[in-house]
Amino acid sequence: MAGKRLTLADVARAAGVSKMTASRALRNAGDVSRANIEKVQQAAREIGYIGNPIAMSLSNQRTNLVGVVVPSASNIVFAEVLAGITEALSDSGFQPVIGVTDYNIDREAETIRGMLSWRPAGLIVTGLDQPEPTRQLLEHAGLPVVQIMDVDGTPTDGCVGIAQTEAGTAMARALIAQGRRRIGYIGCDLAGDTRATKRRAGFEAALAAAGVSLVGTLVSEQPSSVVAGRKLTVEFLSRHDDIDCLYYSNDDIAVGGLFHCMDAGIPVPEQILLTGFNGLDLVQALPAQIATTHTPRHEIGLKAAQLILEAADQRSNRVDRMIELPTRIDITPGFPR
Amino acid sequence: MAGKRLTLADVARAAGVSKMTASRALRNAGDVSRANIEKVQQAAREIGYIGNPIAMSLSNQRTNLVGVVVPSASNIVFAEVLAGITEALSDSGFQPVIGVTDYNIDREAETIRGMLSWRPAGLIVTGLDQPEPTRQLLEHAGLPVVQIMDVDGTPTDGCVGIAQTEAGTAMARALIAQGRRRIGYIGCDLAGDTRATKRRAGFEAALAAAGVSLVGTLVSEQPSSVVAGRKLTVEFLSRHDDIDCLYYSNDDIAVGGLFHCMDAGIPVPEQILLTGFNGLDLVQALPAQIATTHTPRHEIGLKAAQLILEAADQRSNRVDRMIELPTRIDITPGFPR
DNA sequence: ATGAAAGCGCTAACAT
DNA sequence: ATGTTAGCGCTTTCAT
Repeated sequence: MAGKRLTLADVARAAGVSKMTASRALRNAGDVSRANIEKVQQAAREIGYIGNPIAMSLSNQRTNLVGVVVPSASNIVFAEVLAGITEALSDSGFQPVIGVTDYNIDREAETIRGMLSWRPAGLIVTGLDQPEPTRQLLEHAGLPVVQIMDVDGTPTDGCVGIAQTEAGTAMARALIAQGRRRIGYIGCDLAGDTRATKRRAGFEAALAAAGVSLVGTLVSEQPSSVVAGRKLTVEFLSRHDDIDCLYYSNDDIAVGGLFHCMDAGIPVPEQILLTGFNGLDLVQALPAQIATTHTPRHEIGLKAAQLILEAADQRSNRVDRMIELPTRIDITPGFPR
Repeated sequence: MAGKRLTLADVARAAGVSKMTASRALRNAGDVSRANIEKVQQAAREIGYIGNPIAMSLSNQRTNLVGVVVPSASNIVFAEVLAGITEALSDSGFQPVIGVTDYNIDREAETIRGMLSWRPAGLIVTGLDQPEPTRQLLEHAGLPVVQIMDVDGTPTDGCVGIAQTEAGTAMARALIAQGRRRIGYIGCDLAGDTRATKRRAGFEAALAAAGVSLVGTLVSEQPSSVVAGRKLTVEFLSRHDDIDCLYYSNDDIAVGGLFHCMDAGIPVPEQILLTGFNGLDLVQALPAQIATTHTPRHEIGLKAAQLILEAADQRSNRVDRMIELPTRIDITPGFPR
């Protein structure tokens, strides 16, 4: 039953025309008489013909694939970016192909190379800070490339993201404006995650400008999670108990911190103000206030994919646009009570 | 600079052999003299040759793509399944291609059809309850298919999942064993999510067997989230306040419920025992106890991909295995205190 | 408006 | 062990 698949020749035969006419009729390309268009499309439907994109691609030198390279598949942030990409691509006839690097630059290069060999219509790559060889790869790919999440740097082609350093700076100022002075930093800054590093740098710089320096810093190489955040907070507080604010590298670990504080009876935010990053849905529902910076993750994916689609549409091999999306600081989140 | 890509002919020329010898040398296929293998691989490396998988696929009638169809990209559960798949595939030379259906059966059929046209090495599809036409599609695909998440039913080919109905049953028994009798159900059972429906059915059946019936039921069509869970819980409790247990369709909404209870001063689990499903990392860190059923999401993805790889390895177009992974009920989770 | 021929880059099958 | 010949299924010339 898994017999050989139908080809264009079958459609042509069924419709009583040549392969070429059938091909054109199915794609609405070139000049074909209305009568033949009908006949061919009818025949194709009847015999259940599905085109072979592989043959098409080989002939065309182009595919309907969009490569997407992210550092982590299970991180909710990238899952949401992916959802945005999927949404933008959903009715376009393009298909995303996902590659995951696990924050490993060698794997990243390998993944990108593998994707390029498929000649995708475009590539969406996380981050702006690839090592030079990888950067070269992207530069000479000869197809639209959009780097996402970050705008602090120079993209090889297009770029959709947020100002990471500035996000850190802005939050530092906001915390100081709230009167916090004894501030600690807790981060899961994986080596490959330059965004977190930039935020932290911006944060510390702004503190310094206000004459404040971090009371303490605790950085872990493990992937971020609520559980990790809880453990790190316990550890941090065992070293520094005279704290009025904690800046975390993201919401996950900040939420873990909050859970510890609730168990330990530490009033949040009165005694310690906890600060995450991303503005996850979860944070809106928490039984205590934690501060965060909302980031447009879904929209980043959406926009990035749209840029690729536009370029593909114009048969351009460049995107050449830099899009900075706004973030929003929220120091009084919490469920409407 | 984006000049025409190098082809096998270029490698052959550089190495001073025929295209065929070059092809064989690069794939370690057929008999090639050691000397020529060296020469060809050396030449390929030097000129920077990358094979063209599209041409390869057209010739081979097979690709190194593995199609993956999931209902949601942003749901952490599927993100973790994806991570498992990615891990299994990572060094195999196979690439996942993701399709998202948004719990829409028409989109699911369309997505599967689109993937099949690429002749992937295999297909991983969420769920066991596709409508008949889609089922036919899978049946006649002529390639290994693994349906995931669920084992309550008849897969078209292979299958890796958990016993959903039984999971509901088991939790009902456990709750009754805890002495709970006034039990309510809150679910985000999207129409397409037959797994949640099965759990609920199993749950209610086991209650009935114990002579207990649900005090109330609140079902929403919106996607599940912590925020949604919180709202639904508020609504449920406004109708039924004489409750000692709530069974939610998953952890996300259960956590939302917990947050409401904490704010409302309802002692959890003393007054109301909250019950989720999945055993998310988040649940381990909560400042109060909620019950849950741990599910091996990562492992489901891992196993499913491994089955595809095995089949591809043996050039089989069937998997023909049903793997049921165990779940584990946890009524006393909570961070080590 | 339609069709015939050539070729996209590779590999299976058949020589040698 | 190596090379030659035919495709894989489609589209892009180029005729008609």
